[in-house]
Amino acid sequence: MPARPVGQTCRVDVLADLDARGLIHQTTDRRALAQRLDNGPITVYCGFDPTAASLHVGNLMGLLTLRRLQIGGHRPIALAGGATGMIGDPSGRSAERNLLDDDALARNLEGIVPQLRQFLDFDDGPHAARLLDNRAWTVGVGVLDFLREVGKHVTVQQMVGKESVRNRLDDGDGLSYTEFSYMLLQAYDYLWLAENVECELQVGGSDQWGNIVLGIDLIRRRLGRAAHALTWPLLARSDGTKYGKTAGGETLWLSADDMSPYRFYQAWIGVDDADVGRLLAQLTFLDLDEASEIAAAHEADPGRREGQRRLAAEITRIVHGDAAATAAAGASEVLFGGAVPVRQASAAALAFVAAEVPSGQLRALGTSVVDVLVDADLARSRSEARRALAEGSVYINGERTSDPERVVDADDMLHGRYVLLRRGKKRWHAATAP
RNA sequence: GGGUCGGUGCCCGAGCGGACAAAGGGAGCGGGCUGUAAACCCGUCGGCUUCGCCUACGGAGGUUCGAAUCCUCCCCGGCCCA
Repeated sequence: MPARPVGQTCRVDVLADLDARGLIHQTTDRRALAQRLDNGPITVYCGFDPTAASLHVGNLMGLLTLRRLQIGGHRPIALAGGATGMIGDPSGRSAERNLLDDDALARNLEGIVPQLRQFLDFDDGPHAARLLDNRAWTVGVGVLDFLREVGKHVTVQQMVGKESVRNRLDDGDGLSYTEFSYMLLQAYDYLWLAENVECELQVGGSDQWGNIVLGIDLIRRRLGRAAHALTWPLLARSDGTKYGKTAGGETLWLSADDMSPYRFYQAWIGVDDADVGRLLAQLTFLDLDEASEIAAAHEADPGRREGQRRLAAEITRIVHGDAAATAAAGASEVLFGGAVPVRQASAAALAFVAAEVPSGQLRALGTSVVDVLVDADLARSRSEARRALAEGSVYINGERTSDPERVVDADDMLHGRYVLLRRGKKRWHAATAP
C-alpha cells in the first residue's frame, strides 16, 4: 500500500532526495546519472530472489527505492529472480547456499510476487511499473550459447576480483562454480533488460555493486551503451550490526503470516534512539522536512519515544496498510500504555488485543499455570515455566504470579472469555476459554 | 598414508577416576533502575511426576563399587611430515 496515492508522480530531484535520505552508497558517474534522470523517464530495475516465501525488511529498501523513483517520474521494474534464485547469490555470504528445489522455489515465488506488486503502481501510464521474472529469458538459453554470448565478454580476472568472491576464497570456505556464476546471470539480466526494455539503471543494496557493474560492462561491450548503477547502504544499526532482524535475531518478514503486524510494529518500537532519525528518512515516505522535525523532537525528549512510535506507525502502514497499523498501535497502547489495568479493560479492548497478540485456546479450566505457559509458548519446557514463575516474570491478567501450584480457571477469564498472560516485560499471550 | 594435538552444555572454554548437570566467559532468558531504551547491578540458564530421579561430556564397546576423566576400535577437525 503505497503511502502516496497511486498514480501520483511529481518532478523532483530524485537523486538529491535519495542522497538526503542517506540512501546512496555508490553510483556510477553521478553527474551523468543526474543528467539522465533529469532528461526524462528512465527505466530502472531491482532484483528480488525468491530465497524465502516472503520478502523481509532488507528487500523493503529496494521496493521503496523503486517506488521513490516511480514517484519521481520513472518506470520501475521489479524483477523476480525465478532463475537467479535457482543458483544463489554468494554476495554477503560466508558459506555456500543450499540449492532450492523446484517446489520450494515455486512456493517462494508465489509468496513474493504479490508482495512485489503491492508497493508499486502497475496501472497503465507512462510510469507504470512492471513485474518480470528472469526465468522468462533464461530458461531457454543453452550453456554453449551462454558461454559464447556472455562468458566471452567477462574475464576471470574481473570475476575473481569481486569482493564477494574474494571474501569466499580468502576465508577458505570457497565457493562452488555454480555460485561463482551467479554474477554472470545477473549481468545477463541487466543486458537483457537494457536490450529489450531500455532499462538504463539498476539499483540494489551495496553488496550488489560488483554484480551490477559487471552487467554495465557487459552492456557496454555487447550494445555499446552506457548503463547506470545506484546502491544504498545496507540497513545497519548504529552499533554496526545488521538490521532486518529484531534484537533477538528474528527476521523482519513483510508477510503477515510470517510476522504479525503487531510484532512487526513492536520491532520498530524497540529501535535505538540513535537510529530513529535515519530510519525515518530511509524507510518512510515522510517528507524530509517532516522526518527531521520528528527526529529533532525525539532527540529533545527521547523518553516520550515519539520517534519510535511514528517510525513504527509509518512502516507498518506501508507494509500492512492503515487498518493493521492502527490496530497494532492500539493494541500496543492497551498493553504498554498503562492507562487502564488489564483487569479493567473493556471487552472490546480485550477482543482487540487478543486479535493482535499471539493467542490460543486454554486446554481446560483448572489447568496449572505451568502447563498454560508451555501451551502458550511462553516457556519452552515445564522446567522453564517453573523457573519463570520463581523469577517473578509471569503475570496473569497483569498480576504477578509466582506460585507453580496456581491453576487457571473460570475466575481468571476476563469477561468470561480471555486470560491475558505475560512473560517478562513484553511477551504477551491471550488464551481464550475452552 | 605417517606423526601429533584435539572433539565437553546455544557458543567459547576449564576439568583429566569419586565432592560433576560439569569452573569461567559470552549469548539467551528474567528481575531492579528506566523510556516497552542504552549503560549498569542482581538472578537464572538439560529434562521431569522437582527436597528426588532421568538423560548428557564425538560414536560403540570395555575396565572399575564408581568414568567427561583409564583402555580398545571407529568417526570427525587442526597442525606437521609424505
